[in-house]
Amino acid sequence: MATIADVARRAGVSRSTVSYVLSGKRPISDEVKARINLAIEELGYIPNAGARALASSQTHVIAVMAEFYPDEFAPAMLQYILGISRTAQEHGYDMLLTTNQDGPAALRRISASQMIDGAILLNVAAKDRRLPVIHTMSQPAVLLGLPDDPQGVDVFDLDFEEAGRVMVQLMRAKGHRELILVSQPIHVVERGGAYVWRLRDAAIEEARKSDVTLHCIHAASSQPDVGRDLNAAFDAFPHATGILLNNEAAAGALPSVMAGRGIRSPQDLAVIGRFSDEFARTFSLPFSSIDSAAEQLGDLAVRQLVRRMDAHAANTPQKPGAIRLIPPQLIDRGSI
Amino acid sequence: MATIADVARRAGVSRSTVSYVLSGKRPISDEVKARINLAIEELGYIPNAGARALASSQTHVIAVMAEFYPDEFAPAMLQYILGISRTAQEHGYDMLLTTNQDGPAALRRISASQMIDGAILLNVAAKDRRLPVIHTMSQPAVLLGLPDDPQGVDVFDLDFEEAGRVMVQLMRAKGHRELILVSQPIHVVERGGAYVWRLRDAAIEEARKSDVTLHCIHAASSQPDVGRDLNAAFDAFPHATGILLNNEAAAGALPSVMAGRGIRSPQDLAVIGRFSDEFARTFSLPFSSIDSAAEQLGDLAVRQLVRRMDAHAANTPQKPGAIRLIPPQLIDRGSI
DNA sequence: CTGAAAGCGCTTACAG
DNA sequence: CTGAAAGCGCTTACAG
Repeated sequence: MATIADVARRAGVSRSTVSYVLSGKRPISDEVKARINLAIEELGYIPNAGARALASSQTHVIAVMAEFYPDEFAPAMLQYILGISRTAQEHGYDMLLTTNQDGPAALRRISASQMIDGAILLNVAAKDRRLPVIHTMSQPAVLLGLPDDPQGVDVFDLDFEEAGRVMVQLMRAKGHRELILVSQPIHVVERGGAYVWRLRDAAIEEARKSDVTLHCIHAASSQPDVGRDLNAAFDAFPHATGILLNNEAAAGALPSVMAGRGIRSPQDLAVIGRFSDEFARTFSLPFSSIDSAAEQLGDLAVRQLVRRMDAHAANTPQKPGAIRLIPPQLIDRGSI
Repeated sequence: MATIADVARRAGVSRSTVSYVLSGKRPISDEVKARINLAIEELGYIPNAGARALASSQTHVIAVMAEFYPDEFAPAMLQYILGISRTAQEHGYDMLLTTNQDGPAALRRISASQMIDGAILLNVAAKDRRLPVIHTMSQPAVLLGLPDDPQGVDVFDLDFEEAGRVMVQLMRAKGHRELILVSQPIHVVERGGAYVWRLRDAAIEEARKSDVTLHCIHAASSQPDVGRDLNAAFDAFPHATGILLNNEAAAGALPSVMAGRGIRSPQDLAVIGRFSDEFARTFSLPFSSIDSAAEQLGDLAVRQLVRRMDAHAANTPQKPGAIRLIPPQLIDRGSI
């Protein structure tokens, strides 16, 4: 492997001059610059990342801390990761992806070992155990998912409360007065999956205000249980004319459950879900939905993190963290 | 941040002794070891990754080179990544995930900058442009997906040819004599997605041998096109009594297409797919399938890569690369 | 069983 | 506009 010394020797300059050409932190004459670039080209020189990190305290790597639970919908997580990855790349950052069970320990280790310039925490829970670690870190971090107390850290999330209200309002506007809301499994709630109750509680409140009966259930996150749960709900609430889905697996299972019961949408049942367009297209889901906006949220998180990392590197005072909840976007597939 | 010098000072030893306690490469007396471990504990010392990489030429990071195409099924890719991530973690490796459009350039840069100890290439194409890069790398690499010429590199993949044969045989055993095979979009083939034609050509050959009529089509990878393609196929081949699916989106769309045409499985149509159990469970797919075995393949790839990296670090001569095709596993859901 | 010191390949004040 | 040199925090031969 060629080193910066090899490049310097070949170009007939000092190592520092090569370094300054690479970083652009100092004006270098065009002639010297051309010689150096030629040498770099000829040697196929690429700087050693470890040496660079050691000398500059910058790695150009961001950590993405994911936690995959068997009862949550993994492909949804992937959408965030893809959004993050794309934007990170545009900004010249590589991505260290961690799916460690022990998130707090992994974050502490990766941060303390200075492998990264910043971190994005996915699927943040109400009382996320990774949150205290952030305050011990020398690098900035950004949250995807709203905790009970963000403690001054930047947060990006879908406005699940508004989503819950909108879902009820849309149904109400079409004359539906009795609805079923299918949420994630109760385990997700117990684990602190705040998005579940943020949507649910807002929907309940909206239903109360607009004189709509709303039956709330928690369904499983995979077959065959979720199908059984849906059937049980239809049996228990035979007068419901609309269903709200905040559970991807339930959305995936609904078409076959409906086929089994001989009910159709929107004729016999109005349906609205909360999932990504990608998801709907891949699985032929003919249901209107509030978009998860995962890629967009991932993109926003990276942009904010980059701002933080730049400020951190420049030793600029940091602005206080902000909470950004993006408004729900309806994709109408005619199922209401 | 505490450094190794801080630990050494606090424990009253030299930096090298601390280093040797950490690496275990030298016997250290229990008493000194205890003092050092106490100091490490008290200071919360975690070694600087960049310094370590620079001094030891080892990073304990592996690169996972993914390429996400809009016409391929992203969640399937995720299964590989999760398998890799878990096993990597068990072996003490972190994972740098790249979804760069320009795979060869990304691999070259990451390898040359010495950010990684090894790489896993996902979704390897027949004439994969990343393959030539591997031979210029100083780190070992492993392929997930069989190219035309593996050039001595380790390969792990599902035995798609055997999968094609098994699918036809299972149908034939139940008396089906006219079948439809739904493959990925033709773009995937043109891009070198060898798994498509490996399964297809073997199925064609098997059909020929066992006197079965096999109609091969390429369907789109998302709605609404894939639904249209399936309907067109049923219209074109009204006497077919069985369908083989090597296309996740088609599998996802089939239930609603069947419902639309009023046909049921297995009564009116025998169905077998090639997808993961995870996929079937999440989307309520009632079809028997050949498992993709993505997590298992990811796990195997990491284990092999770890062996290679160990040998590389120890300067041991490397054994020649091997091709490992894992046999198809049937998951019977009673749809044949 | 332990230590002093060189060296990994960069960046960046310091100096001119 | 350019260079000589210190220093980032480790590992590992060399020496005892």
